[in-house]
Amino acid sequence: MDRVDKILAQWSRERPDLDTEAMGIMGRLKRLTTHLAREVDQVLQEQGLSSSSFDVLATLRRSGAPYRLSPGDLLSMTMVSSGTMTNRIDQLEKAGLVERVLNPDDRRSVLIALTKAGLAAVESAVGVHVANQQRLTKSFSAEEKAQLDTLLRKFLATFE
Amino acid sequence: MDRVDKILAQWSRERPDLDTEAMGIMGRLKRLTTHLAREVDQVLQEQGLSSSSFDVLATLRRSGAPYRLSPGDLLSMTMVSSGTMTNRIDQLEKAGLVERVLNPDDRRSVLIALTKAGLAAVESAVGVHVANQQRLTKSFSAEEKAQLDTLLRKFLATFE
DNA sequence: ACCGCATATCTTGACGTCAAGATAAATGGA
DNA sequence: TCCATTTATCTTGACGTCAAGATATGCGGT
Repeated sequence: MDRVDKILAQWSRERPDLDTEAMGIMGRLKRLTTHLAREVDQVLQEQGLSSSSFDVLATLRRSGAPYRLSPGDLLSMTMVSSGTMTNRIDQLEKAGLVERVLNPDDRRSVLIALTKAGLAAVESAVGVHVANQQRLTKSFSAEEKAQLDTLLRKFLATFE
Repeated sequence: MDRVDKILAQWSRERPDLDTEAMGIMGRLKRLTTHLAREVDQVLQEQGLSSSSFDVLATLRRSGAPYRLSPGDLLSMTMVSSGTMTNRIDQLEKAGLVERVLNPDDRRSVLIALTKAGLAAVESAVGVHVANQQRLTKSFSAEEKAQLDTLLRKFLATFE
């Protein structure tokens, strides 16, 4: 009888006509990801980064040397609007973690490049972040993790 | 090979020392819930409600007649800060869907009551919303839904 | 009866996000 | 070559959220 069960029980009493199976899954997903986001944010904040900033730095880092992508590339990898990406880059540039360099091939575009400080920040943060992710999923056995991943992959495939 | 697999492949190439199992689960969860939130928001918006507003109206509705709860009660059921709840109530009051009535038992407190229009709005929206949730999970068999729910319940229990 | 602490709600200021539109450069067909 | 269209990025204004603190009432021990 967790919090979501209590919500479903209320609905059953008030609106017995409603099928609550999907509600339960969606409700648990929502509450769960709210908790997870808070845990992740806290650890990244201890590294001096917001999760938004980390998201961009990590995308640049994993793209490989020379750690440069256009805003459009970043956009296509991160599920945010163009205005949000501009804002994220502005913040990171102000913090000295990335710089905008001219794109010689296309003057409409720029390249966002990790600075030395940006590379150092993300290299330091990513290890801590991954360890934190492992901590957050450690209540599952290897088999359960595989099962969950399979189900999430199938669910996600509905949308991507 | 979905989007998350591509991200994990990049990390494997750049940082083969990192174990990406937890990253995969967390990444899929995050992308999935972003998609789900957008789908849910869109349907509720067609009902004239934001998901924040619906959240409050639904909490009042499922609490049963006379559909009245204090802001503190609402707070304890909805994972938002007190300032956010005040703001949500303000919006709903402006829209005529709830009203603040004095709490005769405690003058520090007020009761948030569904108005006639608020009750009508949530009764209309909840059916459409639940149908939408069912649509969003319809790619799963009954067994898969049960399996997913079990795993999510266990995961959520880590935090609540 | 009083006073200090607890409780309940609201206020303030800062962020991150989005949708819609603005700006500027590239492209391709006539 | 030229211009209409497309592409790439940035700007603007509005929201929803939070943390921290303000305000007001209740409550319990002396």
